[in-house]
Amino acid sequence: MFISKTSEYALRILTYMALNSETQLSATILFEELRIPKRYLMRLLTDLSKSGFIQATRGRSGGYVFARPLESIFFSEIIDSVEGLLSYEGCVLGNPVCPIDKPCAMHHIWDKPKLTFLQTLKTTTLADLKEADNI
Amino acid sequence: MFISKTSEYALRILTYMALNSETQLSATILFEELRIPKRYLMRLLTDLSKSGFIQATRGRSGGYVFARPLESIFFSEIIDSVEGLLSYEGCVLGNPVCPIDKPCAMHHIWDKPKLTFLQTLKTTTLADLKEADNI
DNA sequence: ATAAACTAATACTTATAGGTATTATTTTAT
DNA sequence: ATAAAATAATACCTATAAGTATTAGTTTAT
Repeated sequence: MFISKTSEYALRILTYMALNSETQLSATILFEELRIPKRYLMRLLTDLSKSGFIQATRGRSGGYVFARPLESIFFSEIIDSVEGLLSYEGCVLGNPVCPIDKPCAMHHIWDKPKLTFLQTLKTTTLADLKEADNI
Repeated sequence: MFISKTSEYALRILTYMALNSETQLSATILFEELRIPKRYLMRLLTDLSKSGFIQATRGRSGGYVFARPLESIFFSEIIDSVEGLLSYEGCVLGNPVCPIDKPCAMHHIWDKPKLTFLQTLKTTTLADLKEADNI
């Protein structure tokens, strides 16, 4: 399942906003562009505000803009705030610890994909999207 | 979240069985060794039997052994039978399609970790565990 | 024969993630 | 002033995953 649906939504919201970061975007516009149930989307927007990623302006001509520079927002931080990153860091077989002298059966096999995954999340920011877009 | 808890359990069961494939193992023994709720474990064992991974012997001295050679059981197949692999294959942002000429915002970034993950699952079998154990 | 030690099947309960509804609050155009 | 158009907060509902209970069926040692 990789990431939760809520994480997927959060990424969809923030990547869309990142690619349109010049303009303030209202929940209604985001709803029309992304395929996320409106009320759930609004709740996520509030969550993302509270987490400090975006900033809300209330009132008639309100909407959302980023509260921080895109270069400072790593994907790892987004997923961490939505569903936590711990379950990704831990042992695949769910062992509380996976000691180096007696690792779990799948340790060696899982190591590489896990590292690639976490490294990507931890080294990529929303600002990198615009770069990637030009490849 | 990477994989579901049920997938995690299935892997725990089959990896343990793979490392002890000489002996027939009863549900009770597996319950004592692995940290899985007994009744749930038994249901999973029945599922894994139906899926053809293992073979059950009923009755007093019953238990489970592999129904197929370890070399033929890829991790991808296990996870596929438990929770399906489709959600892993698809677009991270949940786009129904991610066309090559206009891929989703995260396409380039996600590509590598996704491939590493799927490749590992699709090229590693339960037989590889014993090898890995000797590293 | 029969009791012990197993697996099989199915129905039910609980916890969690995802989604909805309602009401309150803020801002701005008029 | 006030109505319109936004966000905020909180409570509620629903679907799914995880876990439990019950009952049935099978085999073997005695």
